[in-house]
Amino acid sequence: MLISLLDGRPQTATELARHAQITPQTASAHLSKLVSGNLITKEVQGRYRYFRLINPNVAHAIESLIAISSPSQVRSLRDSDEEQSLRKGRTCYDHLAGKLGTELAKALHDKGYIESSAGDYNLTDHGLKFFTDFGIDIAKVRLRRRKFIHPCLDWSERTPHIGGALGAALLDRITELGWIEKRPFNRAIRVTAEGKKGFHKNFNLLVD
Amino acid sequence: MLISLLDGRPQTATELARHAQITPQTASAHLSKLVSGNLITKEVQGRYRYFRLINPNVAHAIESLIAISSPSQVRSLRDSDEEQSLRKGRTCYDHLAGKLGTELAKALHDKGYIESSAGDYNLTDHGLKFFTDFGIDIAKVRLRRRKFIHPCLDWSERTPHIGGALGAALLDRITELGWIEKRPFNRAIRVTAEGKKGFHKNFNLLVD
DNA sequence: TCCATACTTCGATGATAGACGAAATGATTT
DNA sequence: AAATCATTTCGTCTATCATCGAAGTATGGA
Repeated sequence: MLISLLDGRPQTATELARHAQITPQTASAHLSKLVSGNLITKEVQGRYRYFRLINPNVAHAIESLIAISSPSQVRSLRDSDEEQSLRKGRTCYDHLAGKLGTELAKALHDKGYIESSAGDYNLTDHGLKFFTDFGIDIAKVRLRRRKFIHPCLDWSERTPHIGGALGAALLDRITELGWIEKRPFNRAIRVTAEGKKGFHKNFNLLVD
Repeated sequence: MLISLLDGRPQTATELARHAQITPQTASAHLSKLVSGNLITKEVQGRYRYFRLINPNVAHAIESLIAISSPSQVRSLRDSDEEQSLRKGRTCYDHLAGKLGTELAKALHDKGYIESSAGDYNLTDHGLKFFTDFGIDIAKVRLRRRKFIHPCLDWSERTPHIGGALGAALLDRITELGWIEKRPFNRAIRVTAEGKKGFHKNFNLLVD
């Protein structure tokens, strides 16, 4: 259930139960433990309870556990189509990850939109202009409580992708533009034809 | 026991049992599970069995779990003298962490010895010269299988310190120079008088 | 008003984890 | 050779976990 929540989408108890292949009663018991353990939050909306990871640190911890879990334990995932698409591109809590995510991070850096200093990313003047043209209100993004840009280690690529407030804003905007589509029931994504053009034109990225 | 192993020092079953306040029988059972789960390795030396974390990824995962564990669970540690010294300076598997570790990372960056790009650190020409003068054979360090520089998120400072092959080489050299002393039974370190001078002279760091 | 749906609570069951005493194994010291 | 020490193996006990059926409580729709 925690892995399922990694993409940041709030999910209901029943959805999570189906994903974990357990009954709603069992899921309910586990979820309430996770809530009281401060790993996830519960939001009541009508008869639905939406659960989500409490913060990106939890996502990070889960990813780092996946990264060290032995191949045999994830073999069912590793061998599956599902994992193939996860490696290509996926969302990580609330930003892009996988090959697409790390390549995008690299492109943003190569184009001089972001630069890194002491392990942190900073937006350049050049980048400020780019993101604004791209339809992201940087001033607004900066106002958010969380870290502006967070380098998030990717478990499949073993190199960082862009997390933090900017990563979330970027994912939102890319989704809004129709460049990617989320797949049902997991956190893999599909790049649309529109998206392939966009990634190439804006970031010099060739997506297969 | 895993937390105790975080400093990278190999430890015997009995030491780990004492640290965890369990009997050697119990420790043995847990350790063998950790070995077969590929989290730690066992090295036989006479009648002693030395255990250590299998690789830095495991250390990283443990640190990220500590980072999200609720304060109430670490309160006994948080309130203790032990934790105070851990916060000041400690080793994280095989490199420096804590306040000293993060400040050193910042200093290396400020002095232009390392620069960061897309969330990764790179050594500058300036840095190459510095580390060579400092007594570290960079060519040799680069040959090692692991990542050259790995930004490792620090649980107490919430900002990165220098991990990877260079982080390990740096800790080795600093230990060799007698700048720090490891404390018995935990991974806290003490900066020697020699070290205070050295950190100030070489990195502009004031250590208290 | 009645029923379906989403979720939780309660209670029971079987499996397992964590712990340790006792005893065995192997290495080191005396 | 005997004693000591580090560790493991075995057996056993207790507590806890994960699970689900049954029943209960909201919510939303017909």
